[in-house]
Amino acid sequence: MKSQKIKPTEAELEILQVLWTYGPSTVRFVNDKLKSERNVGYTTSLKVMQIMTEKGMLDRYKDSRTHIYTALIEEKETKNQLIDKFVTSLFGGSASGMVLQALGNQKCSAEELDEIKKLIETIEKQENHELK
Amino acid sequence: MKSQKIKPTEAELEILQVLWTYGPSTVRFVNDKLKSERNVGYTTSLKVMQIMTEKGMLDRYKDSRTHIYTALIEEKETKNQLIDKFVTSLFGGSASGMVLQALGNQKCSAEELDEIKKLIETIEKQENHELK
DNA sequence: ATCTAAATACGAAATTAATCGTAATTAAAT
DNA sequence: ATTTAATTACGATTAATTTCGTATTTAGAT
Repeated sequence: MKSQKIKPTEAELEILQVLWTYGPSTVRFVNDKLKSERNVGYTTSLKVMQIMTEKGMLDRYKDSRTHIYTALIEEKETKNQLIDKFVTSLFGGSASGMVLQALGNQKCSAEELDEIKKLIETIEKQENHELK
Repeated sequence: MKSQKIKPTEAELEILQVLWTYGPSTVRFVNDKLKSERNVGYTTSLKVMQIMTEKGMLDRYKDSRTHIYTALIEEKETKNQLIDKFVTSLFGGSASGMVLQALGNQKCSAEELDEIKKLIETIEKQENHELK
């Protein structure tokens, strides 16, 4: 097996987003990014990042007086797990059910829709090859 | 505007699923369904359903000695909101980004993929009409 | 060497969610 | 009318999360 149960809380996810997007960062930097979305104190972010480090989600090293934190869990894998959980609990495990509802409701540009179509065609081709 | 902030907890969502699937039900019925998935006490389900009623998520009426609970929030609308939140917080608001990742990761049958393709084509046709 | 500004450590309060035990109520069966 | 079995009401506990105040540490500037 490969995947342990990764279950970041909401606050943890917000922090992971920043680290995934901008790479290894200080608490100050992360907190500034979070503050552009909502009101959150510096020590709050600090504390959550410390807890995440204890949990093994983040690593950190000292650079002069500050700590620089790095995400240890991978963005793609984590999001896949979250999608999986979402699909399981809300759509009885049917990914296509979820996708259909998402596409029906959310606005996608023509380009995005095309991209999705292309991906589907790629998957279909692969399946055909496997069947041979 | 039309949508208030609906934010069911995990336990509440489980209960909503049962009510959406089977229609108005007693606590006993809901709890039996939940128990087929995991271990949960009768009074636990009762309590959650009482709280949901206070919050206005459920309505109930008395039938002899039991209460019959009905979901007041709509399945489709609720799930759309949850998708929206999911897409916003994890994919920077890009529904197509989420769909691409979901399709890349989750297994869909050929039929399901076709169905998605058809939906996309339908959407694309509508857009063309609107552009005229 | 001292001061200062920034960062970390620590602890604890406040919230929210989930759980269930026990008491009170109810309606049906005897 | 009494008993019984099921249901509801209520309160309390536990656990996890989020929050932040205050004390301590640190490194650089004076």
